[in-house]
Amino acid sequence: MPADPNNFIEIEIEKDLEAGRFSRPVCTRFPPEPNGYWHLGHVFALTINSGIAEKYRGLFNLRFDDTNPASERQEFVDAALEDLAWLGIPVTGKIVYASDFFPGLFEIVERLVLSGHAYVCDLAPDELKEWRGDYHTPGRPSPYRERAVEENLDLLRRMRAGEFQPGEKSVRAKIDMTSPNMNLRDPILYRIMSEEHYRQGGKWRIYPSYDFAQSFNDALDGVTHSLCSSEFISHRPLYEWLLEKAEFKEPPRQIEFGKLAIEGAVLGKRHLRRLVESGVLGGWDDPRLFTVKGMRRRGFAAETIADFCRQVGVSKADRTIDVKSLEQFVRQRLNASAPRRMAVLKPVKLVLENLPAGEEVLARAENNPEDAAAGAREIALTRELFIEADDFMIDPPKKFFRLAPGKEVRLRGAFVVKCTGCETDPATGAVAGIRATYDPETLGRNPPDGRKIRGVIHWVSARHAVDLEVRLYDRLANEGGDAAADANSISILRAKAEPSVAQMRPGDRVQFERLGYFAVDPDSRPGALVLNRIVTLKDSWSAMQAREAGQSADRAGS
RNA sequence: UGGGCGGUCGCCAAGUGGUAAGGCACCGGGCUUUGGAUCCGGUAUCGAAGGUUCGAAUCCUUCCCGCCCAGCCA
Repeated sequence: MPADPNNFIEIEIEKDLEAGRFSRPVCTRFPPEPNGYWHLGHVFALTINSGIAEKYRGLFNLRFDDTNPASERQEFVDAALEDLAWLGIPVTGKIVYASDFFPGLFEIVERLVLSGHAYVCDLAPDELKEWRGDYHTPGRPSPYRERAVEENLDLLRRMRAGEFQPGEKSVRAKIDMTSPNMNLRDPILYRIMSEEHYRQGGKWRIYPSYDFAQSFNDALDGVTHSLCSSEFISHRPLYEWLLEKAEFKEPPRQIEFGKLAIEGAVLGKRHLRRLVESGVLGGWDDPRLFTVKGMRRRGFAAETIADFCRQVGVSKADRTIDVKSLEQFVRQRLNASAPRRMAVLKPVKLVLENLPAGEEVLARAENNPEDAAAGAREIALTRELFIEADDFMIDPPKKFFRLAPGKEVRLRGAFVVKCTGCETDPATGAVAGIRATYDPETLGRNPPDGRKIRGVIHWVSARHAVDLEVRLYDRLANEGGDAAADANSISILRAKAEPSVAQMRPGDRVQFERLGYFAVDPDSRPGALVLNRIVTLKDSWSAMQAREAGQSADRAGS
């Protein structure tokens, strides 16, 4: 199993394997704290860890890092488990909770006290801060640093028994108060907390710190490679110190990778919380969010999200990926699988003057030109149709290939039609209706006389059309690191679609040609379809319109 | 500011002394009953300055920029 040369983590693991550093199989883990909903960043860490385990035929664990009762809730565990199942990322090892290991962790801290590597400190939080010094000032040893082992042990047990109040005492590692690495200036190992733990209830009065729990839980779980993001680099010396002092054999190794961000995506928990709690967003599953639930609701496929993360890969540098890359990745997958359907977002009526009112012509349309196996469907063409308002212009610019008075265009899957006129609303000047005639020689083939028809537009039969609500989402603004949700970042349109769309079920995806990829919202009910736009097509209306605008400007200029 | 980690095209990213892959984006063109898809072509001297070398993105020096660390958060 050769290491991927682009994956520095694999290269490091390969070295460990060759050196025979571990006598147990490779084991990784993902340790989320259940204090919020998962987002793309979590999926990224998840795929890195599970990917490594898979590659080396090892084990991948999920460990809820629930060592702070003040911020954790069962609700978040449940949501995480739900997301995990949906993502389909297999936990080949075990699912554990750090808090279930509190007894074992307590034994370890006792051992550390016994061996003189940890002590009970009576400094209050603000005093501790002062004694720790800062970047320019070395810290000073706590006055309690040289307490006798017996006294430390007694105090530790009384802390556990609940004899002291939060902040009154803490357990600290005895390392180096002058270290330039602040994490080594006698860091807190255990602290007193009075909150009820969502899982342990009031059983514990003292709780291990992140560093303590992380290192020893990894070791206890048999983890070999503890992969985490780069902000923990400066914690690595502490991670190693703890495992060494507690005399763990073949201690796990921490390797850090750069964080992944998406340009334009609000991922930070505090921002998300504010947006959700302020009511600007519908909730944690708002389709504008890059939370797992939001992406799911929007219509992203689970495999697509995980595959994207895997493709992005790891690096030591923090990255901010252009959303366009994600979108293009999503399009690529959708293009191969999403059936094509016709719909109009802003309907305007088109009457075929030479098609009698009671008559219907069956047109045949492929379900997916990329995939012949997807088959075809028949759609009834009637005298009265709806077409996209933007597909018609009374006075079109030169390169407008859609419908205009006297011009011809193809109705997708059906005939070539020629516009014979239109009616406008006298009050607003808006186009109220369009008239046209169809060319009966052009069903399923080009005009026999050889004339070229360049434009193809969508249509739906007025008689058979199904109504749907279409939601278009814009990205949330994230200016200056301060997330502001724009009320305009969502637009809701009453649209019409061809009848086959009525058969779609929640979660189903579809491509409305030229409009984008859409998914049926989970809340959608038959007969009242709600569709979310997943992504636009690469070169859709906005680009088209920009081009036309540019051409009009050119005309005006010359 | 002390320490740590990073800096190759707008965004990702190959490359580890031999004369700058690829993807996304963008621009131009071909094909097309989606102006989609697809196909062809175009776009960087490697944070900066010095130095070592026949030769450097790759080695050395100094400098600049970004991120992380002074929670009894994770």
